[in-house]
Amino acid sequence: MGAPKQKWTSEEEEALRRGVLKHGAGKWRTIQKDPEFSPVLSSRSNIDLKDKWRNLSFSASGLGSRDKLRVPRPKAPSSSPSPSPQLLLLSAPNNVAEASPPEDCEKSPQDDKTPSPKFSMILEALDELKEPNGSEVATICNFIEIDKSYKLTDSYAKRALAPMKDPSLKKKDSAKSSKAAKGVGQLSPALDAAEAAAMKVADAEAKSHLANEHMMEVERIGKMAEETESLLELASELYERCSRGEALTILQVAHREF
DNA sequence: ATAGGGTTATTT
DNA sequence: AAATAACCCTAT
Repeated sequence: MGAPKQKWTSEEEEALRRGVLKHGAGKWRTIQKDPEFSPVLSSRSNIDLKDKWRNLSFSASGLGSRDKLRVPRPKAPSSSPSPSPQLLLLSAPNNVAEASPPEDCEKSPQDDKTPSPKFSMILEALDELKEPNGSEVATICNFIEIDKSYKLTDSYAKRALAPMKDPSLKKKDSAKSSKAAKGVGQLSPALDAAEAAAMKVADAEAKSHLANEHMMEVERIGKMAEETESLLELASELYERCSRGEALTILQVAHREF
């Protein structure tokens, strides 16, 4: 797996995800300039963002292991004489694994008004992906998967690396993620005396402040979960329909679902 | 400024 | 040695 040079931190990744969801993939400069992610992505260039996103997308969509489309890479054919100087005739690969039935899943060219944020998300995904033949279902699902990972810090936490970089002691985040993922309101069991004491000293002001923040955060996440759920529902229907080769347009689905 | 191809560097 | 991630270069 990858082991890099200036590895991306979790915060940076999250900022990038959020940025893509907000501004859309491709607006790297905009994302980087956005005051919300600017502090986190200060040391990353727009190109870095693009590259990182490419890596993320590829590893995400490449479920399992993608076909090795790697070019033979004739580095140094010094000692290997070409076995056959004759011309190479490649027979038709016929790798049309996914027989594209008719023109399915064509996106609407100009859709201005978006009835709901969920719907706009789908539209954005299709627009960003810009697949001429209509986006593949897997690709759409991949995009939605992104949203899922954004909400469920769960899968995000699974990829927690930081071998010896930062132990990342973010109680706020862990509490958030656990609540978001399962709704299990578990208090951290490992509160030693010092921490307990510190907590006692914590004044009511800070408490109320934090409580307020948490409430808002929980509410926000709940809303997102709701949206994601219906988003996944929509994705399922899209998948089913497209699998049957049924031609459908976004508006069609939009009128039906929203 | 962005997308894509290609290279370097690290991990397994 | 292969896979992966960051980085680099170039055409549009």
